[in-house]
Amino acid sequence: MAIDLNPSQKQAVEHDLGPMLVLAGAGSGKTRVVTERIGRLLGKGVPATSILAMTFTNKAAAEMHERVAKLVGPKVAKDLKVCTFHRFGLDTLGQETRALGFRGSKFAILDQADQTSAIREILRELRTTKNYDIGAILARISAAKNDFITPEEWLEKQRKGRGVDEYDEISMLVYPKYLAALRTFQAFDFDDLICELVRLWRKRADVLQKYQMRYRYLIVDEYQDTNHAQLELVLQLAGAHRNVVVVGDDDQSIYAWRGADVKNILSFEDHFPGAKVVKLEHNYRSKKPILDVANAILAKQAGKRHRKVLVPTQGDGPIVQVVVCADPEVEASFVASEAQELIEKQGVRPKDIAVLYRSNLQAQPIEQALKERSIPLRMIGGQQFFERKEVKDLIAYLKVVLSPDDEMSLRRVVNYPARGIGEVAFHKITAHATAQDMSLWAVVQRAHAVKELPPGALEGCRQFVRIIEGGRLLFEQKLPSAEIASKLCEAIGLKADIMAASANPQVAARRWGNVEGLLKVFARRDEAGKGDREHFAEFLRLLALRLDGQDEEATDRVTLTTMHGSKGLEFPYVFVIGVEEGFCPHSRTTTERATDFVPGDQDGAVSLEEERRLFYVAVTRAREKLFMSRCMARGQRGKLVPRTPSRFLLELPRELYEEREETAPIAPGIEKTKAGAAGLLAALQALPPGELPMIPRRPRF
DNA sequence: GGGTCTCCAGTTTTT
DNA sequence: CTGGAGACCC
Repeated sequence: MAIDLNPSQKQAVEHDLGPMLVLAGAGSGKTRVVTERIGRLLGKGVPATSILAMTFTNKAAAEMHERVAKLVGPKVAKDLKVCTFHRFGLDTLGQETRALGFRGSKFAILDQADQTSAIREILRELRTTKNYDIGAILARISAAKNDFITPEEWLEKQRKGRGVDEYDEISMLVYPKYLAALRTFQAFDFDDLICELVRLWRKRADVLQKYQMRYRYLIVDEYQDTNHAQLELVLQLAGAHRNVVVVGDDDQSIYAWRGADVKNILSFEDHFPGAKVVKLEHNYRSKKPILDVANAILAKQAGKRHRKVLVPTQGDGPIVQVVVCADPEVEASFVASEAQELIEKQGVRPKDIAVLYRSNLQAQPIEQALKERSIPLRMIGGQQFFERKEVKDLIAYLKVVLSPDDEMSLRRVVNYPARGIGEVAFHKITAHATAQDMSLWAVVQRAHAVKELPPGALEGCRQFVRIIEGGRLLFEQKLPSAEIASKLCEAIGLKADIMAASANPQVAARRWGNVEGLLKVFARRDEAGKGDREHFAEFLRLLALRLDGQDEEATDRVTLTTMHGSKGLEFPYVFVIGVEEGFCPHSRTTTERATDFVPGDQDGAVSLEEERRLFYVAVTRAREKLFMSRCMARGQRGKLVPRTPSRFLLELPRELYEEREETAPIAPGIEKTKAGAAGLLAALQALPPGELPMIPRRPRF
């Protein structure tokens, strides 16, 4: 057992039975506390199989597992259940398909892209005229699901709360149809993996009891990010023994817009009366000036919170820099030159530098400036690899080959690339399937029997069947999956289609590159030796949960990521860019729209507080030195618009940072965007001085 | 069914 | 200004 724990850490590690809330400030050694506590339980003879630790990301789960293994040895650690909430739901539901009344033991998992296309189709069926924002609809359906309420109850709830808007209405029309679609596809979406398990447990006390008996010790990481359904899951599972330790930081709650409810961590002591509360406030990550800024940001936080102040342990360091730039290009060249200097003059490794921004669009100038100086970079975020169309298309083909009754996947690719099976023809096929009570695949195979199917569509079906059967043959030859996928690509003509479909050859190359990336993922798996067909089918199914683990972290590159994406990471040198009103806080949290739906956010206060926390999260990523930058103006809709400093910045005590202006070209020789920067600045300074323009909140309704 | 045009938005995305 | 998506026409 480690001896160098501070008193609070020690208290948390040595906790035995009963509920405990560990409030772990940024950089306070949270993972260490959790792993040491698990190690201690195991040391005291608690069987590994009775411990369940749940996290939000696969990465966090893997890291926790690994660190426990280091502590107690892999043999013992192997029996621990350390996984994401969703994985736990998936596994448990998978074991209870009988209780769920499913035929077979497999169900499909819809990711966000699948959900979107399902909703799009439903909207088409509903013959809506308006172009609805599908994300806004999904957010409401998700909220209703996580509240375990019906469409009617949802409307009632809204009526009593903020009022019913048009998105509530359309969403509640779509909701039952969406549920029906899931049922036909025998599919669950991400929410279902939690909600359906909770429903099952509510209905079947015997099933719940089985899991209560099995998992006597429960640990939940990032508890501030749990939503209502996850809270229910924890309440049920821990209900009997109350051995539940939750770890989190309400000050780092930044996912309310995804349904996370910070009230869960604020009310833990109400849910588990008598809970021990431990605050970890010693920060082992950042130098004092950085923590001074972080603490100052939170000092102004309105609303309820578990009050914490980060206590520095790393001593003094360089003062925080605020750099005022003429425009985003100047900002980018400042970041890039500073990074170059750190790397070349101070021997800093590129991987020790990160650039954080609120919105992905801000990354573009930075990316360009770094590339101009040949500084290696990696970008986190953007569209996820496995959500890209071309990747999903190939996966769908493979899924149909492996199980032609996967209707979701079949629908996706039966007419991709276009082979004459249009909307009308496809409708005839589905109608035939319904009338004859046949599977879609069976009808496609016997397309000649479908009445009035145009010859083109018939030929298309034949072609499709040839491709799928050909694929099946490849599996029967027991070829490595990467090879099968590659041959299937050829049969499909995927490369040719991608090349033809994108006018821009760079885009086409990138898209085909993504397909090749997928082939590489398969190749890696083949090398790991899990060759057989069943494994591969399961592997494809689990891709929805992002279990790939393609880590490129080891590479020595400057990290570019959003503030959200930076949570849980740390870097010696951090640039937080665009610290302006409109980004930080983001304008969409200070103005009102029906499409921006944050559950429980009545007056926008919740969102604004969250923006502050997001800024706090970004700032606390830095270990040695923190740079913040903002622009005097930036191009918006083709016009140059003046920008004001973030209110969070203006609130900071002036002595906590050093401010300077960066208006001239920084690196001579790279000047193309710098012309007139000084003139621009002068022009902006001539603007009426004075108060910080607050964007007025539009009244609701 | 597919290509072209027009119009609109332009945050964050652990699973 | 830019990209993406839907509308519209062939």
